[in-house]
Amino acid sequence: MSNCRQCIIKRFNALKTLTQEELEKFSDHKTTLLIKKGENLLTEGNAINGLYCIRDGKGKMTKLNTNGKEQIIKFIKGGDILGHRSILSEELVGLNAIALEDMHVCFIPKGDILETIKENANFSLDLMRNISQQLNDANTSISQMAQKPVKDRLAETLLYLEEIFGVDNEACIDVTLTREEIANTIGTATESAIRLLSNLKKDGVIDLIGKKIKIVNKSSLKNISEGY
Amino acid sequence: MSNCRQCIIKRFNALKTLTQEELEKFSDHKTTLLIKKGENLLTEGNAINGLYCIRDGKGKMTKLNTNGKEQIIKFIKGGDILGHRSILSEELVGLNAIALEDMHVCFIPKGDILETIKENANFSLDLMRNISQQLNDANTSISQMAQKPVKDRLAETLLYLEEIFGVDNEACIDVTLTREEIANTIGTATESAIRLLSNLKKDGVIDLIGKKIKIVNKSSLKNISEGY
DNA sequence: TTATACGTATGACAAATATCATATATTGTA
DNA sequence: TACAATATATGATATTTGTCATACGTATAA
Repeated sequence: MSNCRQCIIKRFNALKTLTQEELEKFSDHKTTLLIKKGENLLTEGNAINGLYCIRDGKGKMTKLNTNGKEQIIKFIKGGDILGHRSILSEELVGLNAIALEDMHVCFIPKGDILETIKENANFSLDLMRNISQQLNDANTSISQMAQKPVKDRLAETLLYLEEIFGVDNEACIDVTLTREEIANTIGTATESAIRLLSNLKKDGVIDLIGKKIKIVNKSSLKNISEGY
Repeated sequence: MSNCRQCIIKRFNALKTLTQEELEKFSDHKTTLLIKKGENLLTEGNAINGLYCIRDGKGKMTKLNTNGKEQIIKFIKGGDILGHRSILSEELVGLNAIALEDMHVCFIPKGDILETIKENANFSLDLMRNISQQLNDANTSISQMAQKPVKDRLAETLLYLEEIFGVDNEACIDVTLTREEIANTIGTATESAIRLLSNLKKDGVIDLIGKKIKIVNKSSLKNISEGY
């Protein structure tokens, strides 16, 4: 099992302000998990007793609707931290975290986190910054969900996916989602998502290679996402 | 001008964990503002240099869309604190805060807030809890905007408004909104909102008395909000 | 008070989106 | 490999929602 002090991932998230001693403490108490594709790391409504730090792998954060439909709220990848929101607000977990591919995740007990918050104001500030940014993103999402038509939201989502996950060596967005998952991200029926993807391909804006999606004309996609 | 130490409002928000000295400091540095109906307390895209604490009055938090349409993200009232998100994330203000009726608001400079965060871990934790809860609410909103039909969202919004603002002595929801503002909350056209309100009245679920709305059959409205 | 603007209301119609049906492709697995 | 299950694709149609037009009510200010 690796050491928190040497972990490269921590440089990219709120753990970067920890002191050597704090990292040592985390390292001693942490456990490392393998979450296989399709498995839940967090489950909506459950209690949580620590913070999760993703080492590698990709995942989705979802919410189950009253009608049983899945809504994807955001995507996660290496470097992201999970669970701090519920630890801080002392609420149950609000979203499911589900692996889209195998993920390695470190778990740090709640006690260590709360202790460190009290001792290290910079760590505390970094956690707040993280949640603050998430809140800003979420507010933007609300506005877009409420007012943009499905086609615009699809364009927006494709740009967001490329930004988050980057592209593979064939310039395709480097994440594999089913059409249903795309539909559940933008909040529409699976058939509608499929149809609109086909249209974008027909118009030469994107290319569909199996499940992989390549953005061919980014500026055009940006225009569509803004309603032009 | 009143004193933070005696202010009753602070008991209901994140300021409740402040020490006597901290309250004294806030009190010495604070300024009190009157924001008249229709005026902006915060404006999207502006920088901010302090925290606002609402003493009384009601307001809306909005976001302007690329098409120029207003989306109402949430409502605010006495006891709410504003601006901590942008202070913490060091980002520009993300939402407009606009008075729905005259508001009295206290302003506490950013320096005092950041200083207190570093010294008082409980204050820090309370701010995080506040933002964490807002994030949870926002995620719920995303899901509902994406997947619920307009009628369900209207029902949901009416229940939410009654919960936030309570009822007046005639059992009407104690806030005055235009039909357009209701439409901008649920993300629909003004005409659609008007039509659906008329339907709910026709079905005896609500009553419309001028601009005031009375929930007549709450359990029925709850069912509608859940898609039955 | 009257004129003007604005908010509310409702019908008619258009556009967007969902649903249902069915065909084909892909994937996982015995 | 072959079968079954699942995912993708697309047409036809139904439903939801938006837009435009118009009428009426209400507030505001000269």
